[in-house]
Amino acid sequence: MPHDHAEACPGCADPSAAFAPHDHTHCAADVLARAEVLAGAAGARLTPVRRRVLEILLESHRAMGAYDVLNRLSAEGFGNQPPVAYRALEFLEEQGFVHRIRRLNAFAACMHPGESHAPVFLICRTCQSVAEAAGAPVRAAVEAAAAGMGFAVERTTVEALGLCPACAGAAA
Amino acid sequence: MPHDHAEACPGCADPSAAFAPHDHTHCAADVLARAEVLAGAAGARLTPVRRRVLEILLESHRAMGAYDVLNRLSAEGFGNQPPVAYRALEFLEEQGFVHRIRRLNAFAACMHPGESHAPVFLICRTCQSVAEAAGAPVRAAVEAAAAGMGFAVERTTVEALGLCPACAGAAA
DNA sequence: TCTATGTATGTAATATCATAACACGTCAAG
DNA sequence: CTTGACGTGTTATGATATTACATACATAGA
Ligand SMILES: [Zn+2]
Ligand SMILES: [Zn+2]
Ligand SMILES: [Zn+2]
Ligand SMILES: [Zn+2]
Repeated sequence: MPHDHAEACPGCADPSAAFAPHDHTHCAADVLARAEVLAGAAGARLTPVRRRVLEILLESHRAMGAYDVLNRLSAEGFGNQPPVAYRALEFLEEQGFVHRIRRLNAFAACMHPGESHAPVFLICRTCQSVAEAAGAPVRAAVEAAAAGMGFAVERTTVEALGLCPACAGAAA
Repeated sequence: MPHDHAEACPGCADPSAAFAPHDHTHCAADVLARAEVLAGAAGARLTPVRRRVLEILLESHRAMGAYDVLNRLSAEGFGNQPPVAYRALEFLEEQGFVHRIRRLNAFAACMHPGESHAPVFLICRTCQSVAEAAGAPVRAAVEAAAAGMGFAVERTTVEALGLCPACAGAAA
C-alpha cells in the first residue's frame, strides 16, 4: 500500500480513513490509477465499461448492488441488461479490484488493489459504509480452526456488521 | 456441547465428525432433542412446520436453499409458498437452531445449539458439506482488527470455502 | 489486405432468492 | 363471548443472478 506520496495521502496511508473524512477524490483517483497499472501488467483489459464500473464503485466507501451499478451504466449509454453489470463486476473481482460483500449482496471497490490481502469487511449498519481491515491474523485463525478438522481452506469470507466510529458516536 | 452420553456419541463429542462417517441418525436426533428443550426453556414454540424444517436440515451436514426446504414441506402437506419456509427458517435462526450460509444463499442446521459460539463455516466445494468449527479465536481476531479502526462489531460472518478431508484425499 | 480467432459487449429470456400484504384459524386472557 | 396475539396459508411482487444467443471489435496469421 505505501506508495510514492503516501505521506501526503491519508487515504492511502491509513486504512481507517474509510471511516473518517478524507480527500476521497484523491483516494479514488489513486486506486483507479493503480488498478490501471495492475491490469496492464496482468494483460487484462480495463475496457470502458469495466473502468466505468470501477469508477462508480470508487465514488464512495459503500457497497452497491449490481442493479444500482447497472442503472448508472445504462443511464450513461452502456447496455441495460444485468449481464453487462455482472460481467464487469466479475472481471473486476477476478482482478482483485472489487470485492463482493455477501451480507449485502453487493460489491465494493478494493481500496488497496495489488496487495495480497485477506480482507475483513467492516459494514456499518447505520451509514452503510464499508471498510476493509487487514485480515491476515483472522485468516490465520480460520486456517487453524480448519486444520483441526482436516479442512483445506481456499477462500474465506469474513464480514463484520456493526457501527462505524461516527455512527457509534452519534448513537451515544 | 458435552452432554450426558458424550463418550458414546462421536458426532457430539467431536466437531470434526461432520466430515467423517458417523452415526448421523444419532447426531440429528440428539440435536433435535436439545433444540426442543431449548425452545421450551425460551418460551418459543417449536410447531410442526418449524420442527419439520429443522428435521429436514438435520438430515445431512449440508446447507439447503429455502426453496429446497419448501419443496419438501409442500410434498408433506404443508404450505407451498415461500413465506412458509422463510418464516420457519427465520424462527430457527433466531433461536440459534439454524445458521444462514451466505456464500450459498442457504441454511444449515446448527450442530451444537445452545452453546454460545461464533461459528466458522467450512464449506467443501466438492461435496457441498458444511461443518461448523469453533470460531472464538477468529472472532477475537476480527474484533482486534475492527478495534484498530474504531469499529464496534456486532455480528460476524466467517465462511471458508475449500476441500474437506475426504474430497482432498480423493483429489490427491 | 483479408480473413480467422478470441474476446468483449448487447440483448432476451429465465432462473433463483426473498419479502410485503392480507386472510384465516387457533387459543388463551379478560 | 370477545379480543388480541400468534401462527399459518396464499397472492403478488420485488430483488438478485445466470443461460443462451447474437453482434461488434480487436488482433494475429495467411
Ligand atoms: Zn476515500
Ligand atoms: Zn481489498
Ligand atoms: Zn452427523
Ligand atoms: Zn452453530
